[in-house]
Amino acid sequence: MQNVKKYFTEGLIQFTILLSLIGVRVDVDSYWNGYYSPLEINDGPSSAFIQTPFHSLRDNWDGYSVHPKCPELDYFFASRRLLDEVRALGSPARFPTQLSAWLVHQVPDRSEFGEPPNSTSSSNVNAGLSSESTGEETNDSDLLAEDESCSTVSPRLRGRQEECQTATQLSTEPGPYPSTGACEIPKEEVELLNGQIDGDEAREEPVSLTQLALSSALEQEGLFTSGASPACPEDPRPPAIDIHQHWSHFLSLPVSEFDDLDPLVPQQLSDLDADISSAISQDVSLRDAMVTGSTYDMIPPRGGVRTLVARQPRGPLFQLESTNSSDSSPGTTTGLAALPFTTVVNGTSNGTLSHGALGGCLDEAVFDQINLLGLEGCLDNMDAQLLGNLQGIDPRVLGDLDSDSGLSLESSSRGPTSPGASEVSSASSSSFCEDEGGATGYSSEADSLPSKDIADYDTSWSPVDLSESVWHDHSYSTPAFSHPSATTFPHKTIKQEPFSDEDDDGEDYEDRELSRDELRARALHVPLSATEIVSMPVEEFLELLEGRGLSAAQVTLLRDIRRRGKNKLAAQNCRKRKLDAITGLQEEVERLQAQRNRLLRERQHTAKALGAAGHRMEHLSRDVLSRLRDDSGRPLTPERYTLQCGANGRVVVQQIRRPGVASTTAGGKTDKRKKEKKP
DNA sequence: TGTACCTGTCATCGA
DNA sequence: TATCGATGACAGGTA
Repeated sequence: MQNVKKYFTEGLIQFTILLSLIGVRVDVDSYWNGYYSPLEINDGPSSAFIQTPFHSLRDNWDGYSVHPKCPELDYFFASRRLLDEVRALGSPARFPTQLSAWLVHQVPDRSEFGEPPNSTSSSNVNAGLSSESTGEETNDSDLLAEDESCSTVSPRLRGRQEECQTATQLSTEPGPYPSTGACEIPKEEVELLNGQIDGDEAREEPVSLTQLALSSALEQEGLFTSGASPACPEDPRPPAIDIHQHWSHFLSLPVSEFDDLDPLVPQQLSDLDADISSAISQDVSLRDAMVTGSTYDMIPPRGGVRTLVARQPRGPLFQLESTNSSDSSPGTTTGLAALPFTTVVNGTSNGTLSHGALGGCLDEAVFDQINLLGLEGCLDNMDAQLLGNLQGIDPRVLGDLDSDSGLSLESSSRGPTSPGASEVSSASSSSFCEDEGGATGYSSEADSLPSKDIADYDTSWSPVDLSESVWHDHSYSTPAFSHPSATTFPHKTIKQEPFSDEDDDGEDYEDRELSRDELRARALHVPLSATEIVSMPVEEFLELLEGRGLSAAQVTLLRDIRRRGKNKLAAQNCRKRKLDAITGLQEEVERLQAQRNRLLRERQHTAKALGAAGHRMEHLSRDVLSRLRDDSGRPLTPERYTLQCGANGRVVVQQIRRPGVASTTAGGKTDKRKKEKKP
């Protein structure tokens, strides 16, 4: 036990040091007190907490990808583990999808219903919850207290954090069944911890699982929490078995009953959509996360439903988002959620699967799990939702994604979503990523970069400095002439991609890759990339020209580069418009041809119908005439008589006048007889 | 070698 | 007036 304590002591110290290094204060005392709960001490290494070292995972998971202050990470691990549980329990073909989504979705709602995080009834779905999480809960409370110390934490945000605390508990236990040591937690400690959170309404009663399946989300919450109480000292039953039985029963439910659960999921997704912006505001660590590295960002929206965002390595979007994270506009939110990498999962579900719930647990592993569970269709829907979300993105962000035409400088060919971009971003150093992200034509970052770069190069206009900061820097760390593929010209970037892997010999490669203007600029020691020159605002550009004491050749070259760059963009846009216009005209022609064919078919059909009607009319006339008699009692023949419909709707029999026989009528009487029939 | 296509660039016009 | 976008025309590169 001493070894265990020593181990955690050292780990905790190191962890605290790491947190302090990144500016996070950690209350070690309270952390420590909560950390070594009696359960942990009793269980030792076998405890759930140790089996799932939340602390190490929090900071080490895929390399600093998650802010250590963010307790929402717990939700993520809880979600993953829940999926693992469900999968381990075995499942029908259809059920796991719904159940996983349901489980993940249920996690963050606990605290909303006033359930104590470490309540004895909180074993429910995870069954391993209980007192094992008390230490962890205390830990998160400390972290929460840390957050509360920040003046920027709003009460609403605090509510989020409290919700996430519950998720933290779920994440701290590794399996569905608690260890037997769970019952050894002192009751007073449980009560004490329960008292930390108001609304301890552990008054659930046992309910059948069928009823559970048909109950609402809130009801299910209570039902599950009431199902087993592994941490309850009075309960002699092994809670794990109880939960397992519940699950078995639950899994055996007919599919039709699970259909009733479907509406529960999107029910709370509206909350996600409504408050995701505030969740962005909550994620104060976005900027830090942006700096730290790869993989995914966890954006904690309301209800603990997370939006996992594949981290773009210091791209302009993230900078923009992190900068605007305080104003929680929908556009900002969507923009963040709709970052170019397609692993973004956001939005609503189609009723079968909780979209937000999936978004909360979609890391790579969970993506694989989802694929195994046959959720590709759901992911497709997510992509559709993602596209829908794109519409709400800040236009500037959209401009970064696709500079208004799809043929812009970098966005079309080297946009963040393009495979080439991924290759480059992964192949080149991380320092290059900024330029890569900013190389998307008129990106916000590109707009902001020049001034900074100008300031940076304020003393760097001499060739000597440039030789150090630009020319000899093959790490692509500097935006200026960093890498041809990161600069202005898309067709070059496209065409250079294939042999970019072949040519590794630096200078020849760069000379060949650099555009003509950039070569000129290099010759004149202009320490700005063509992208920067083109994309910088005109004010900055004029300031650059006027305030730098540039030579006439440099000024001319800068103007030419800017003019040519902009004109190149314009030409690309123009050509794209032309192409679109041609395509549109072609589609219009096809549509008109289809319409013409349809009208021709309708005309033929109408002619046939008209002919058939004429035939029927002729038969009818014959029939009617055959039933009529003239004055002499002979039947009227169609050769001599016809039926005419008068203006008043009456049908009259009219004798056909024929030359030479017109005067000879039957019976020598009037050659024109009219017999009226009621219509 | 001729041709089609793509792309950059220039000139020009209009906002 | 300067800037910028749009567009026709031309040239060079490439398959």
